[in-house]
Amino acid sequence: MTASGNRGTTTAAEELRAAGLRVTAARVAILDTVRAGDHLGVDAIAEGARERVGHVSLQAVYEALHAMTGKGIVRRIEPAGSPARFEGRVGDNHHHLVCRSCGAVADVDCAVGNSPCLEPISDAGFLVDEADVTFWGLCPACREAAPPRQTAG
Amino acid sequence: MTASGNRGTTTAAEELRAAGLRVTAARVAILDTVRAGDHLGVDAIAEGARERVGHVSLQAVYEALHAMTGKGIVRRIEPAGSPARFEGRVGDNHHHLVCRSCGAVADVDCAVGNSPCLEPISDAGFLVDEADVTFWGLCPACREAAPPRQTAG
DNA sequence: TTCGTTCTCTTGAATCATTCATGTTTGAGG
DNA sequence: CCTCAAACATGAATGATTCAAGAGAACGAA
Repeated sequence: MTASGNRGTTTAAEELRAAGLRVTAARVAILDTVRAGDHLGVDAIAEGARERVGHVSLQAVYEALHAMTGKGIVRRIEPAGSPARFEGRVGDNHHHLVCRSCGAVADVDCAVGNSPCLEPISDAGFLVDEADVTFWGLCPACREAAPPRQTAG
Repeated sequence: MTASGNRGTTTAAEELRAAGLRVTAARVAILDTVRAGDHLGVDAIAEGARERVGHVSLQAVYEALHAMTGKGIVRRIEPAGSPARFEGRVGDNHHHLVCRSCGAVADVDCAVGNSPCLEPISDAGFLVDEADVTFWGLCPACREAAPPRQTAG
């Protein structure tokens, strides 16, 4: 295990270099933070990066995340009504569960085989390249805090 | 045919009253605009409402749309990276096609039967009540303007 | 019809995420 | 070591949305 939070196949530095991005302390820290975190927002990523390498400006974080998203080494999700979040899981076609109450995000594997959701019945002439599925509901914790009416009566 | 743009079953005034909202000129105009339009944004709705009844403040539009969304008589969609849009089609479980280039939005009926997408494989303990599916791609117009590489080579 | 309560509307200011602008620093090849 | 584009920092700007407080209007009750 390396010192840079390598969790899986490649180190952050290798990923960056392979993507044609320069390997800077800030970007390594940002990518490590995204990978170690769980659907973090920009502020949380900035904080995590700072814990690793001292000072990193918020703009550098935005810039880096934009570049990494463009290269496909991080994925950006943006549930309606909340700021953008980023995750390190890319390549697989997974979707998300979002809690209406606390905003928590959890991954869900794509249900129907490979890409069921990737093909709308009628595409209205659109050239579709991605399906973005978000399931809305209450997370376990919020379910308990505000039980809907499951067995009441 | 009434004078209020009734398109289907009920008039805007009736819908508002049935939902427990007061019937004001502004709200009737806003609801009519949303129903007549095609996934309009807040500004466009405000303009449309003004064309019908003179002056309507932007805040009144936000307030009204919020109330109507809460009552389920309009639906709010918010494709990642763009401001909120509203539509009058509610009750059916339809999804959306969004153009990456121009932002155009088109409806798609839910493919798999009633609510295929409504049940994630693993719900991670979440109490899911809605599935929000967005298909990303290029609309016919943008496809032509910037042909990807369909038969190139 | 008149009255009163409460919802709705207006004006104006504030918030928050994100982007733009500009100058400085630095990674990486030559 | 040198050069230059990529990346970074600081600071300001933008744009959608929300908050605040008082004026106005809808609707049920009297």
